[in-house]
Amino acid sequence: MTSSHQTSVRTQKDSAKPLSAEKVRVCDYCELRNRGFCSRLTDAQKSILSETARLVTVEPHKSIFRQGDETENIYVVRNGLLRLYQQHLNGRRQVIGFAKHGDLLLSPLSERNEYSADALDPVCLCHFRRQDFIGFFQRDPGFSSALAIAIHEELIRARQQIALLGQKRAEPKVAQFLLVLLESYAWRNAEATRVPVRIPQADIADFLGMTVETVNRTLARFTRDALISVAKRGIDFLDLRRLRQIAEST
Amino acid sequence: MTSSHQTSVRTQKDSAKPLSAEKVRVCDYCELRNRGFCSRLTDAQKSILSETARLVTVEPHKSIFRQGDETENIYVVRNGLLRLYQQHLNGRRQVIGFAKHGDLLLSPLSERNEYSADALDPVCLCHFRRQDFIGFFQRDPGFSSALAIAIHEELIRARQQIALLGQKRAEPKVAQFLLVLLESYAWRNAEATRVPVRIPQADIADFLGMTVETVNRTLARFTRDALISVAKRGIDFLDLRRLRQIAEST
DNA sequence: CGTTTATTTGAGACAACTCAAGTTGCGTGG
DNA sequence: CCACGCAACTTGAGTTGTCTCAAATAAACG
Repeated sequence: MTSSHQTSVRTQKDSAKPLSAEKVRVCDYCELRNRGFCSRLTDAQKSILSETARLVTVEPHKSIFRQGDETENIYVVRNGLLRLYQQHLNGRRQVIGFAKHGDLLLSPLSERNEYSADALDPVCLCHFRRQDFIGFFQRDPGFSSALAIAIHEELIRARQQIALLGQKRAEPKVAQFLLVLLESYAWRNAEATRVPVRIPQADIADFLGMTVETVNRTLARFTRDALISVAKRGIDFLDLRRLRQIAEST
Repeated sequence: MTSSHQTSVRTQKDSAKPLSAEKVRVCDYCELRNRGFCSRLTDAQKSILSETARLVTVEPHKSIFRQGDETENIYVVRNGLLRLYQQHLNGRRQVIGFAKHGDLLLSPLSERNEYSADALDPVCLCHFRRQDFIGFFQRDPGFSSALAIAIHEELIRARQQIALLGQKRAEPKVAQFLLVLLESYAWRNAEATRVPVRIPQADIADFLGMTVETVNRTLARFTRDALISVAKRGIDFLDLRRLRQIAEST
């Protein structure tokens, strides 16, 4: 175990059973019905799903599930931002992504969780028992194709990240990261210029394979150059054009 | 466009229609029947598939398909090694992986190819028309779940690569790369210590997000330290234990 | 056998890392 | 409400590993 900043294994003080778990009545009023995984399902399928779904809320910094544990539930995020990460043999932590509204967490195809997840801010999610899900999956071909599509989308996002990590210099990496982040929040008003959550710089560092210091200095430079402005609870984008330029620079 | 080594867009002199395309009679004698995508299918499904499948062979350095083109066919690799890569706006090339026997190339879920592929050595593959595949996919739930599983496996591999690229130093990167490569060849005799193809160092560099020079120097060091030995047509692994140590070092 | 492509080596610059110390923000308890 | 402690962020100075540039082999290919 090194003394480096990034690799410290944060021991979760309390890894938190879901705080509340109530039955989801209908998906009808859920804004996610046309977004992400759920949008792939027919109304009939959605109503079958909602039979077994439960709604849970999780406080900031609490863990939702852990890598290596048996996969009992799978989740769809309703609100809030989650940090997804893997822990490696050498103690290094690799943040593999951030999940937001509409994202499907875990796959019923894995017996064990491929990664850990915890909440960056107050989070609300639907969860389904993996067993139920597998049942649907086997009975209804529509389910499996919806799942295939969802996984496929995740694969494409993973490839995006691979392209990102393939970058050698810090500025394009951070710039691309910021832009992808913004994009994922801009699904409603296409011209949003604000990401309304605070992501710890340590997480960005572990996501991009850099040190906290470099992330910090890069963000500082962006701020100084008036490309972004970092507020208490989020980031504002001031000059998208120039940020895109940096992102695409070699 | 920069002058850097890695980013040169290799213009394929001849992007090669499949050299031969003959009907695949049966999957019965194919060694892949228990490996990769095909192993997920029932015999009945396999025989349906083989109705429309065609076998093609491709010479080294020829292109099989290109990123951005319409996805007409999808492929399963029988023999040989392929290089899969994306071309980015700034001219940078990101190698997203290497495909070998049993691997499924492209997804019927995308209308356009997500990446380009070309042959590193003589390659033999089965191909199916995407349309046919979609037909099966819609008619037979078994197909879609097989596809979901295949894509899921690819996703897990993509995450492996993300973890790899998250590494900061060159030695662990190259070591991990070599080990993953070996593993993918060791599915028959578990204790194989040889990878029987020559992969251009430029491809390794573009895969790992490093320069050719650094890849070369790192491989040279490994050779000098008798961890591996590089032959004309492949790599021999001399000290797996120590290589694993390096791969897991911070 | 000449031409092209890939690998190897060197020297130097520079960006990112390391280490160390300070600062800020925030929640907790007095 | 303030003092305290912890965690996150910031800044600086120095080191080092990787990149850059350039050039010399060595292989591959027609």
